[in-house]
Amino acid sequence: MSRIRKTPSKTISIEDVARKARVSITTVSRVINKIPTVGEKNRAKVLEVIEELKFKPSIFAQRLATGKSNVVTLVMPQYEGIFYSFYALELIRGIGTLCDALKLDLLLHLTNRQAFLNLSGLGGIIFADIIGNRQQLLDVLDNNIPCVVINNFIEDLNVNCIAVDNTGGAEVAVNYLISLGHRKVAHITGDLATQAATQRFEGYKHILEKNNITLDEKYIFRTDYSRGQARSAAENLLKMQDGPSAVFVSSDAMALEVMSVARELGKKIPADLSIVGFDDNPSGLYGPVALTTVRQPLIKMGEESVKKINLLMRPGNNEKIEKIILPSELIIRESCQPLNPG
Amino acid sequence: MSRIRKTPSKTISIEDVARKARVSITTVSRVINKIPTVGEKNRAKVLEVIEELKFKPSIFAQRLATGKSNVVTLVMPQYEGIFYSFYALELIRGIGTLCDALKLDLLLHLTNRQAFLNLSGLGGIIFADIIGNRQQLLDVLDNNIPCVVINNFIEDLNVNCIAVDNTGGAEVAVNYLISLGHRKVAHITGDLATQAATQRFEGYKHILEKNNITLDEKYIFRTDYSRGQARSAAENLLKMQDGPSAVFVSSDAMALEVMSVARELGKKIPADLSIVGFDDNPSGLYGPVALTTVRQPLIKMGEESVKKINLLMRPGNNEKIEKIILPSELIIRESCQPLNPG
DNA sequence: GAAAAAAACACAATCTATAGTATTATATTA
DNA sequence: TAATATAATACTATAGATTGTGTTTTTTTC
Repeated sequence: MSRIRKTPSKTISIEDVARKARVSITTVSRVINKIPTVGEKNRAKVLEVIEELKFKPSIFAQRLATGKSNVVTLVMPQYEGIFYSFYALELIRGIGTLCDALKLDLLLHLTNRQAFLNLSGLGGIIFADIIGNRQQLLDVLDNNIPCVVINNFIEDLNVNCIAVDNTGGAEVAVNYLISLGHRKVAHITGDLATQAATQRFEGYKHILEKNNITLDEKYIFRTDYSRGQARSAAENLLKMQDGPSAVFVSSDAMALEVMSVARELGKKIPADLSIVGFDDNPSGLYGPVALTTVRQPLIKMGEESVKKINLLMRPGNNEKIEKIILPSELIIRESCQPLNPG
Repeated sequence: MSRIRKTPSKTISIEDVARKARVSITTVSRVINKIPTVGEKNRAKVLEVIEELKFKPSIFAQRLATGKSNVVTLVMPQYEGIFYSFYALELIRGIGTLCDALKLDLLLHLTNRQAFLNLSGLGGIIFADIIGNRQQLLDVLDNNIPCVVINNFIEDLNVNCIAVDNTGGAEVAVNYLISLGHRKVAHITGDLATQAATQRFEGYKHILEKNNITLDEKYIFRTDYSRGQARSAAENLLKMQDGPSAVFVSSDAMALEVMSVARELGKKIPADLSIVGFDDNPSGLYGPVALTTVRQPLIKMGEESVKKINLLMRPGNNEKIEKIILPSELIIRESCQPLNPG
């Protein structure tokens, strides 16, 4: 007795194609995989039947048979807020577009929790801004799964990392302010528990030193990147006796807050204060004064990570672990001007 | 002679677990799938071995065997710009978070080209803002693949659609302006080739009519949603003799542009002109005057689409095709005020 | 304690492909 | 034309799970 099917609507398999085209399954498989040893007549016939039956090979069967997977998983935290949304989407764009071009499937794990990662059947994995989830990273490395960490330089593990040049970016920014004649340059830091903020602060210090400007603690405002702390930093800075003529702010979000406070206090930007931010968040374009800032190559960072993953996913590759730093770029707009003499 | 393996590092399979636990493969499978007919002793032993071997069942083999797939594919165009990035990421957040909770795999197809969709092995598909790709949609429907279209009401096809209440949102917005005493309310439309813009325009017209205000063509500015056209609309509007005291703008992006132009022309918002936008893009928060706007429930829209897909993916479901409209909401901030008497 | 019922477990088919080897058909060479 | 090389094609094992059916073991009942 013939087996009764669970589902009446069977999916069309390679077998159906083979039967209809009166060839073996192997031949159909060869046609699908463009393997040359197929006669012209049969190839044509098979292609015709595939078309007719609208046959699509099962990716699950293919991957089970080949043992290869072309799934790239992107693990990303799920934050709110426009500043993050720009950042996240740019990254996703870089990654997604290249995956698309390379015919890699992009699996998105948007999560705050410890993502449930089924490591089997996983071609490669990209961690974006995942901190404090070290065990997961260790698991991945343990299983020899191709892996890239974005924007989080993990020094002590043998893992691929791609990040932005925070130090260099800060240096260029501060250098620019000094080149405009500013000597009293303040800095509003981000959360110094993060690499980015620390490195930006370092860059700031380097350039002051290089220009023989003594670092003045009263010009340093340490924050946690929050709006509130940015605001009070801005108030202190703007009301200060002998205040700075310029400020380098560790994020655009905070820089916009500073501009907001300046407006409220009746100060003019850039006449009374020159400002450089960091991130190149497009929100900086919509205020009354367009913000000069340091651009992070987010899309490129995404692309580079996919490139690397792709190479690592190739069987028998000899790729070695790399720690890459991508250059950032100063985008000059309207929020800075030369120091007023006097 | 034993067969030589291509890859020396074999993945750990259910067979390895079975052998080590001294039970049959079936029993291991039963343990994995929490099927009750397994003795306590064996279950414990199997779980122990699974733990020890760090065994993860192959999703490909599982899906091949069951014929079920829990992969949801999100097809989304790849636009640039901050306004889009907010919109896109909110949608992705809604979709991604729920997929995560429901243990669905989210495959992201970010593309401008006609996405290559391998329909086999595809559990469900969500089209976001895909227009002019009707053939693909037809293919999906043909193959009986669970499908939801976001923010694009397709009237003539029997397909699930989820969209925002543009008409209602516009009505509430215009109603609010009228309730503040405004009678001369202008409208800057978006691209009237799109449903959203048309419907918002409709809403505007309804409310004028309802309040016995004759529609005045000189107060209608038709644009293509672009910055440039928004700008010239704003200039005309603001320099007009007997100009409007309020304006309803079909997008926040354009509304911000109007505020920008007003600032340049020395007009005060909201004293000289009350403005309501549409979208609730957070960029509206960072200018000197926070924009009053209509919020679209983007996250909810994403979530609803996943809910629906999830139900449709259940075998033997009786879900019927739905066309859902989600309510939008007026967010009152600082860009409107009662009409100055006189 | 034997028979019947219930619980555990194992065997083998199945899902849909790929790929190595074997076989057949065709073309080339002597 | 026979012998050999080559191009096409088919056969079959394999990938790693699930699942229906059959068998063994344990428990219950009289």
